[in-house]
Amino acid sequence: MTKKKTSAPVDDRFLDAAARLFRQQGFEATTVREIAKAAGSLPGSLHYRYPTKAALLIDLTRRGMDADLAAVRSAIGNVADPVERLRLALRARLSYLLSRDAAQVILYDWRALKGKAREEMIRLRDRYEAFWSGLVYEAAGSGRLRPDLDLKMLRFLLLGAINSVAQWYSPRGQCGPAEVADAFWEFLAFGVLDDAHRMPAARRGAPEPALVGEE
Amino acid sequence: MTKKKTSAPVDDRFLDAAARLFRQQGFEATTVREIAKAAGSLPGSLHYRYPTKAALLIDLTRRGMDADLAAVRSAIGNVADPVERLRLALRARLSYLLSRDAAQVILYDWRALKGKAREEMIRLRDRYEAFWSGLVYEAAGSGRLRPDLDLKMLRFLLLGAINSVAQWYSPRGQCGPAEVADAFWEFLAFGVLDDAHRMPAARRGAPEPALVGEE
DNA sequence: CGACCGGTTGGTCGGGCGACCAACGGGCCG
DNA sequence: CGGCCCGTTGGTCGCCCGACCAACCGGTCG
Repeated sequence: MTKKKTSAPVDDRFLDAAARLFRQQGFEATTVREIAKAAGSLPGSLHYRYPTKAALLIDLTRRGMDADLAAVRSAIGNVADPVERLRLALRARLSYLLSRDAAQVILYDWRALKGKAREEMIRLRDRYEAFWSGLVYEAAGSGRLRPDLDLKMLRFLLLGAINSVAQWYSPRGQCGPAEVADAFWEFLAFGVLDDAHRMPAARRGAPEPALVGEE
Repeated sequence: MTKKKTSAPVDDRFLDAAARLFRQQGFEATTVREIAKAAGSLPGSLHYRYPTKAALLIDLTRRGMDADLAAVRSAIGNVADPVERLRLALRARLSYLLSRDAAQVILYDWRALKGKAREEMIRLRDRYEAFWSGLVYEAAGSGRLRPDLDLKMLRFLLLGAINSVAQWYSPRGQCGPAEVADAFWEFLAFGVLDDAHRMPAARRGAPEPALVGEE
């Protein structure tokens, strides 16, 4: 694409090595020496690119989220139906999440940061979630979702469920990312209760007022 | 309850302080000196109770899971209907998760451990998940769920969604734990697609075979 | 050809980490 | 009353962390 001499791939080596180690051990448990060694270099070279370890994590996060959004956008680029866009976006998101170390680092390691670095990470995450908020709102705007849904809550459920797959998924299991995403979508789109055993329609949207609020 | 001289609450002070700090900063980013200070003691005292920092985390995890399971079991103790048991269990689990620092520590900090300590944590988590597996199987056994569900996948979705609430929930928000749990349950039990726009019944349980497996 | 400069090398530095321990205090029991 | 022992104290130890830097290498360009 752009001009690439010999140094551009080296940059990625540091990011890739850091992403893999951060995912395996966590940010704090990983040393700069480990990262440099895994990248086939020395700590000094790493310091030349990134003044602090936190700066490396932040750059990793920014690039990871940008690549994630790009992958999802490309997966739904030529689809018009808002509900189908949401379904395909979740599918693409899960595939990306399970294929890149950086995507999983983003989920957990911001907790180890303090001060400005932490604020920066939260800002990046909010920007990322805004994109998904848009997808959910558009899906609801199509009128094909139940009209009484709390869309913010739905977004939390969708992203939370997809992200949690990273905690148990193994590439050696029977299901690929697409199968998991489809299964989750089936559950959420149609519900897990059998049609014959659903509550009367009146209940949906007015969930047992007597129980809400106590506890 | 049992005999309590003066030292029993001191024990809890270390665990409580550690749980709060681990949740806020992560396990690796927290020092034993911080924990001791927050507990109103000195590092030596902490070392007397726990030989290593990892041992403290493991004990925290074991006690946290036991207390969690006890809270959930007590919440469904006198309920017979399996589907209702599952619903109430998720509700109780979320309330517990959001009220205890230890419960959130369990979710993330095992990644920082290595070797035997890590295996021990995974063993504890598997034991915990087995309980939930039982609840899901019993709910399915009632015949009130759709018959074609992948129960393992459903368990992952349920626990993953509930656990993810800890990442965004604020006690100062509009919703309490019970409201969030009920909202999630509504989504999952009845589905988010409007009845009028559902696919024909034939689709459910045979999710578009043409798309499964590629990508 | 020689000056330049982006990038690497190998080593160093102060700090603060987890782990440890000898000495001690004071409540309990014989 | 005296001895014992559980638990705390305050400090230390060696290690290794993140950060840093002077010297250097080699490709590029004037």
